[in-house]
Amino acid sequence: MSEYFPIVEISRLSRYIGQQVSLRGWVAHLRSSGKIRFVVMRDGSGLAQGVLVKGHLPEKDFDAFEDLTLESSLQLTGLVQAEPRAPGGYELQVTGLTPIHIAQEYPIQPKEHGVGFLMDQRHLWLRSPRQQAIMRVRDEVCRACRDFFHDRGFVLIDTPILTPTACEGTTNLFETDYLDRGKAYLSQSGQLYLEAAAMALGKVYCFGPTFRAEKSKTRRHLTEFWMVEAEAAFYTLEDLLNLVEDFVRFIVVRVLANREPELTLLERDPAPLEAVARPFPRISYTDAVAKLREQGVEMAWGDDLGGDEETALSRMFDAPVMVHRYPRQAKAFYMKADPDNPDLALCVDMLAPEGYGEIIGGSQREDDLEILLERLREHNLPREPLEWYLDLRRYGSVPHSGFGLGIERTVAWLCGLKHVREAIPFPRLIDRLYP
RNA sequence: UCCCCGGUAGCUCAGCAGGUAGAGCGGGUGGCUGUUAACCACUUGGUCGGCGGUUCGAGUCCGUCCCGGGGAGCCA
Repeated sequence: MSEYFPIVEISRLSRYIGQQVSLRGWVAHLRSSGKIRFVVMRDGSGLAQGVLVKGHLPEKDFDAFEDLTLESSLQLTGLVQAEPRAPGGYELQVTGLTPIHIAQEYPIQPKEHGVGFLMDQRHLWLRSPRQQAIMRVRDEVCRACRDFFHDRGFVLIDTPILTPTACEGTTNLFETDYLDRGKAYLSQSGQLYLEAAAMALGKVYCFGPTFRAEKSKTRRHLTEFWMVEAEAAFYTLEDLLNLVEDFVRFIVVRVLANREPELTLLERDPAPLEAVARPFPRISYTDAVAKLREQGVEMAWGDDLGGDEETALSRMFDAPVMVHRYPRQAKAFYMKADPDNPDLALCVDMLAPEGYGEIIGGSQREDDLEILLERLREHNLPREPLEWYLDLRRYGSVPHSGFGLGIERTVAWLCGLKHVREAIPFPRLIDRLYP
């Protein structure tokens, strides 16, 4: 090809109608009727169809079609036309076809595959339209999180991933050798560090991967997942409830506004998401238990809400529901007791609608040194590794609150996914560390 | 960790009561000037997850291990 034509992205084709352009990408579909041939290509930004008519392009380029296989990479040159029959809405009357690489037989077909097979092929599965759509929604969620906090004056604080101890005394931590200093653990939360930073900067947040070595085998669990956590000085539980409600509403509104094509491709009904425009119901744990019992769920006050209970409860409301003031004995050591009832913790879980489960957990933190020391004893936690944390209650302690939101559960809810493993590019599960 | 279900061609599966393996899709070859998961013809393709046992004979029955899926507990 001696002539030069602009190389454009498929998503911008509408601006080039009537012009000659070049596209670079991969073969998504091939069809041939002998003298007329169709190649549907994708480039990450969209789909476009190339039409090859014998005699309208060099013989060599027309013949090159015969070598093409699914997922081969290529460059197409041609005249852009709007064409309702073409996938993507535009097609190229091809005047040049240059293969870049001829793909080997591609394992993923446009048909039903088993989950195990697709997970083994995750590196290739990401190329499918559905997976691309999920990744774009995830990207939108992540940017919405950053924008929300940035707009409200929260400062991004990157908390460490290698930590000396458990934040919550859980034994389910990934352990690793730390040079000559014994063991280190992969972080399961940035919270304690975030509390320290909140005493420095007032309002802070972190956003990163967290790790739980739990042998959990459910649709809601990953061993490595991303969490955005926030902590704010002088925030009470009531302030926290308002913050998390605004936060989740902000994320959902952004995704609805910017990722409508993706939600459509995912066949996600937007109606349940639009319900976040209404106030989120707030219900105490005690009232929640009563409501569940009315529905015939057998449970005692003090039992934690399991998956079935969460699902039953969230189905009673169309917006996310905030359950606050759980029994303190079932909760983490750092949560502040309710002054009106010391058996309760000033905490909140947000349950996503439609049975998607807990997406947020947060609380007002215990800010009194003596009470905190007592909690450590109650939970049989060693004091020495947490002296730095206790310092926060020695030097200008103030009421403060914070929360964490699980990114994959949020994405799974927004996209209507059956399992969180599709909400992260390369999921890490109890029995899966590949690819 | 526990409870269920499964492992047969590259993929999705069938294989009835034990008698030596099949379909569709994909791949290959040929045909077709508007295809949409194209269509038509021909064709290629398997240590039936591993090991051990029962039997004249095991994909099929038994034991065990491995792997995958679904669920529980715990959590975001």
